[in-house]
Amino acid sequence: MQNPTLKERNKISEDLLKRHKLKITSPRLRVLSTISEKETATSQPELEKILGDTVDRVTLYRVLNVFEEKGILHKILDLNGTATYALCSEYCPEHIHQEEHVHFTCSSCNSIYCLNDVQIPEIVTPLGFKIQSVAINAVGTCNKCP
Amino acid sequence: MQNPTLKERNKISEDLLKRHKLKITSPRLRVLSTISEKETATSQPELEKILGDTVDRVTLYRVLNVFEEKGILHKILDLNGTATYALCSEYCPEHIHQEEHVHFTCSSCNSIYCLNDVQIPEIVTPLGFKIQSVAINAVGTCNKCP
DNA sequence: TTAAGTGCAAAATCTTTGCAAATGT
DNA sequence: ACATTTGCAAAGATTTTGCACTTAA
Repeated sequence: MQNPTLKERNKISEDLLKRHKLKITSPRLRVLSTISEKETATSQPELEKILGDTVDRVTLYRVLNVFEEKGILHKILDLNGTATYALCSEYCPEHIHQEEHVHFTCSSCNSIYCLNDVQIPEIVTPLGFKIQSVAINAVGTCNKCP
Repeated sequence: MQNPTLKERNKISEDLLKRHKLKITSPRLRVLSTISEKETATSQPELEKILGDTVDRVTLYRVLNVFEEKGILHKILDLNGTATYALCSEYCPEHIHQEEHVHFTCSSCNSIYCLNDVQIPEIVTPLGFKIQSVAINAVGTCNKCP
């Protein structure tokens, strides 16, 4: 199931909304469609620009918040602290439920990739520090940039 | 040189400013003093609250920016994307010039620690992804929280 | 039908900019 | 003395809130 068509993506999005008991509305479908179109994470300003007049800015805030709460999207802060969103992995065709994964930020094109296949290494902390989760962001140049 | 007194901290701060060819001013000393008092990183809102009327909010923005540019402070974004600042390691008594280090965020007290002694593991990225730096933030409970 | 979701207006924050006055060297 | 730095005012940007209207189920 590579490169699903718009119709296929919409079907998947509708299922996703149903599964989380959210109503199927135009703003939500547009947001999901936009985000799932790209391989890399999508920043909120980017979404605003793409969606333009079709989705109100306030609605976008609210849609992104519900999606994050429900675990449909996860938020990544880019190097400037800008909120950037990517689909959670349960949405992936492979159904890998690996919420923790390494992010890769390309300093050339600013894209953020979720590297689901990269192993998260063990971090050894000082005595008394108990780790619940580890966020790793590798910065460099991606495979599309020279 | 543990727990330096206020006077000692001010001396260190003045040297630090001189070394970076910055004028020694009251706002700059206050900011450095406040940040160096704590073991953990200090958020900008926290600084605003502590400095109160003694330093203008706009001045604080500018002071933090120069300090970051000059490599006196480094900025860490906390889990909410709030800018949080810690002294760069050259400032440490040991003179370890290790700019990359693991951060630890306590989800209980929200403190951010710079773990200079924790080894940064190797991250193996997919073909074509070239890593320049790796940011690691471990989230959990610190040694002061239950 | 009706609870949930949206859009608009407006408030509350956060961040930047311009400029005159103050200050460190 | 003079370039830097500060503080204030004001603009710009971002995020949140309240409420009436719309829409999916």
